Amino acid sequence: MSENTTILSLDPAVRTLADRVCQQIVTAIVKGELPPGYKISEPELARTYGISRGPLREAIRRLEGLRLIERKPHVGARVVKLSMHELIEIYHVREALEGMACRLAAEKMTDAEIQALKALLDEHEHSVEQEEWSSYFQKEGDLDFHYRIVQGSKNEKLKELLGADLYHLVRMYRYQFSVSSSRPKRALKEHRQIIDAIESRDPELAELLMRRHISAARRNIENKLNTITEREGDNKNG
Amino acid sequence: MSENTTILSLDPAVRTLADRVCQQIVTAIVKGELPPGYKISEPELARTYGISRGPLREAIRRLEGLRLIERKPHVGARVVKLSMHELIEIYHVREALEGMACRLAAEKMTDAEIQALKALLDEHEHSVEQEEWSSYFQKEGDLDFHYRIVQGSKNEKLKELLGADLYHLVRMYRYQFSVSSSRPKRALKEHRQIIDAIESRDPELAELLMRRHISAARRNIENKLNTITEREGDNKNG
DNA sequence: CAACTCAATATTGTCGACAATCTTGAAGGG
DNA sequence: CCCTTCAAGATTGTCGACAATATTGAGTTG
Repeated sequence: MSENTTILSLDPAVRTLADRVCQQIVTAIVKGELPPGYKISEPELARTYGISRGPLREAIRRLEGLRLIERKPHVGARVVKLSMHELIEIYHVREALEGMACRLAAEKMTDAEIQALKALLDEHEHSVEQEEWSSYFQKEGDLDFHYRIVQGSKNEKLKELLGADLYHLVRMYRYQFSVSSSRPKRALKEHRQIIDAIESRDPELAELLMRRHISAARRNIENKLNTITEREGDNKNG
Repeated sequence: MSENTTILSLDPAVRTLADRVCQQIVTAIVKGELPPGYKISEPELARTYGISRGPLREAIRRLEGLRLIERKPHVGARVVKLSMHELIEIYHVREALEGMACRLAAEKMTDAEIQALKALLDEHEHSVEQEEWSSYFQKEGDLDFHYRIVQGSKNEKLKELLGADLYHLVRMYRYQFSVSSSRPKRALKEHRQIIDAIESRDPELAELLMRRHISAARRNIENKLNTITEREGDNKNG
């Protein structure tokens, strides 16, 4: 996605230590290298990334805004804990926002974007057939589709809320719960229906289908009632 | 609302300079004391609030996450500019999120909360009749209603996204464009329909009515095509 | 007179040290 | 034996100084 996990990035927006380390920590949290509940020690992290506490604290403030860590004044920050309850909540938010994004995409997406997205689905189909989907499709591929729809909405606020903020959390759940598409063929079919509705320039149907797609995933999880509840950091927890 | 414009706040979450000043700056930006486009000078603001640049920079990082300022590395931060285009976008986001919030509120809101909200609407009706609404209802009262619905959804993510983040921007637009309810009686009637649907525990209808309420407001603005486009800060703009 | 150069200035970014607060755990009392 | 108290240690919060970068504007050149 639009993110860089490498260290040396000449990305104009990341030419400050705070920005660079912020991205690195986001990646570390998403992938579980900094596990949920982990107490963030400023001196320790500063040493790890070879910076002083100043920029690190700025990064922490940004991470707090992304809701990847929780801060208590004079006590410290911890990586957020994950829970089935929150995951369900996130699905409700996504149903609302991505439903709207899909409606707008049906109006605003360019023909070129639509064709590119259909090509992406062909790739996905190929992966599913070859059962190579387990690592890629499960973790990132599905989100790629949703990400592009959001971009297609041409609504900056939607792009910010979903693309820049919420999707970090979504990816975190995908990495750390194995909760994603347990029904890849079904999901792929729904993706095709959605892009068809967008291609037909049918906003009403596009929104409806996206909402059904996301709420189906939500109910799928609710039913499983996966009892993977919480993972703790390996250090003392509050 | 849940915010404190005074300086001495014993609110447990605001016992650090960065947090306190962050709230103060939010208020200043929302009310236009720091006008859109204003170049934020760190030394100047630090002097204004009587703190050093360290905590101020942490506050700036938080404000960036709230999208009340925009930062360019090695250049500086500016208060965001407002535009009709963005306002329309925000309405689309609110239609989606508050529609969902309203649906969930119809399931989760307690009877006590419903009764309290109906009482609030009685107050609003009183204000409207006495035509005292211009300053209060126009600026904060309407948002109070929406805020309580969101709280009633019992969905923490929705409460964060709307209550803690987006509503600052919404209030900013209300203060700085005079764009709010130009149709207070109509709006009040719609509010009553909404709370009735919630009281009837009819999620489907509740969401539909909230979406119609918000999209009606949006179309009302789109039609006016208010040509109040942008206000600049009184210092040099980029 | 316009456009470029480059030094002076101002602003942002980073750091290390100190102050304020919290946590820990041992000593003492019930 | 358990609970409270309090001092030592560790962590977070704040500050002022310095380094790196960007902006400004006078001087120069075509």
